[in-house]
Amino acid sequence: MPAKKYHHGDLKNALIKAGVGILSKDGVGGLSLRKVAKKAGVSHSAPYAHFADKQALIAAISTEGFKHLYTELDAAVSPYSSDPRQQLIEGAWAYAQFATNNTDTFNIMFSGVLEKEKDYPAFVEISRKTFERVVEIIKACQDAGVLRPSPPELMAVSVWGQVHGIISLALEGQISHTVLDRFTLRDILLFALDSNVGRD
Amino acid sequence: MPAKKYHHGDLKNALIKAGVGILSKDGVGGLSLRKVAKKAGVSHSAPYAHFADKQALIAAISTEGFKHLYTELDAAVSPYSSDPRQQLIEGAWAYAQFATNNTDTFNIMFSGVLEKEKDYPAFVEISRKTFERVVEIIKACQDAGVLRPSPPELMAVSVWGQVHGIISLALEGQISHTVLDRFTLRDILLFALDSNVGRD
DNA sequence: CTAAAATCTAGACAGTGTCTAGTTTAAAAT
DNA sequence: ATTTTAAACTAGACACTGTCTAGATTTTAG
Repeated sequence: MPAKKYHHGDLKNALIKAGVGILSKDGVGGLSLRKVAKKAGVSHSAPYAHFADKQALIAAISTEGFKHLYTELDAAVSPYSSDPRQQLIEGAWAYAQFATNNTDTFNIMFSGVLEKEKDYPAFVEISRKTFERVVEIIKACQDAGVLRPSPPELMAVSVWGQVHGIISLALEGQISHTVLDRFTLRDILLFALDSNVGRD
Repeated sequence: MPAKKYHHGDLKNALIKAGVGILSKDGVGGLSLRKVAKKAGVSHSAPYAHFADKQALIAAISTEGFKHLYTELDAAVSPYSSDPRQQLIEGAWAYAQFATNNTDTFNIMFSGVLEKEKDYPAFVEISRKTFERVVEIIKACQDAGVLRPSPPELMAVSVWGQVHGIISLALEGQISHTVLDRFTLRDILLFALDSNVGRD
C-alpha cells in the first residue's frame, strides 16, 4: 500500500480516468470538477494545476474517447482488408457498439458539450485521424465498385453522417417503436448502408 | 405601460420565451432558471409554480422547438405535393436551416440535455408527429418510385438519420475542411439524398 | 362572502466553477 | 551539496446555481 504522497505523480491521467468514471455513472449533467478531484483523492482546486478549466478536462476526456473509438473502429475493420463491403458494415457496427457502451462519452464527444473544439489540438488531431480512417474504407469500397465513384471525402461524410445520425437518434430515444419492435439497430444500419451500396 | 401586477398572467409562456432567448444568447451551458426568471421579471423561485424543475423547462423549450421544426418542415414540403423528390430535398434543407438558425434549441432537442423525454407527453407527441410527417414524405417517394420499396418507417429512419447526422456533424465542426472548402452543406445533403434516391 | 387554491416573494442550503494566497515537494542551478 | 526556482498541491473565498421551505398576495370556487 503506497503511502499518500503530496505529489500524486500522475494526477492528470488520474483525473481523466476519474472523469470517465463519474461520467458513466452520473451522466454529463452529473460531471463536476469537484467530484472528479475527490474521486482522485486530491483537493477541489488541484485540477487547476493540470487543466485550465472544466472545458479543458472535458476536452481531454473527449480526446480519450476518440482514441478509444479509433482503436475499436480500426480493430473491427482490419480483419476484412479484402472485403470492403464488410469493412463498411463492421465499421458501422463498431461505431454503434462504442456509442451504446459509452453513451455519455459519446455525448460529450458529439453533442456540443465541448464548446471550442478548435482550441484543443489533440482533440482536433484524433478526430481528423478518425475521419481519414473512414475515408480509407470509403476509398476501398469505391475501388471495389461497392460504392459509386465520387470525391471520397464527400462520400465519407455522407455515409459517416448516416451511421452517426441513426445512432444518435437511437441513443436519444427518437426512433419510433413501430421500427424498434421489428428491427434491431444492426438491421437498421444494414438497411441504411445498402442504400449507399446499391441494390442487389 | 402596464403596471406591474403581482400575478404575471402568462408566466409559463413568458418563461419559455425567455428561456429560448437566453439559450440562443448564452448557449446550453449558460441557460439557468434564475436568469430566465430575472428576464421574465419574476423572483428566482417563481418558475417552480409552473415547472417541476429545470428539466421540465427544458422539456417545454424542446417541445416548442419541435413545433417550430414541424411547421418549417411542413411549410417547405407542402408546395411540392406533386414532386416527392423535391419534397425530400426541401424537407432536408428546411431541417438544416432550422438547425443552423437555432443551434442551441436544436442541441437541447437532440443532444441528451433532456434526460427523460418519456416523462413529457407533449414532447413525445410532437416528436412522434414530426416523424410521421417524414414517413408521409417517404411513402410519397416510394409510390413515385423515387425510393425503393421497403417498410416506410425503416426508410424514414434511414433517410432522416442521414440528414440529421450530417447536420449534427456540421454543427459540431466535425466536417473536414477538405470537404467544406469544396462543397456547401446543401451540396452535401443533395449528394447524400442521391445515394438513397438512385442514380440518374 | 368566505374558503381554498394558485401564484408569487424571500430566505436558506448544499453544490458548483474559479480565483487567490500560501504550503509542500521536486527539479534546476550554482 | 546547497540554494533557488518552479511545479504540484491545499485551504479559503466568491458569485452563481437548482431546489426547498415558509409566508404573502391574488384569483377562483363554493
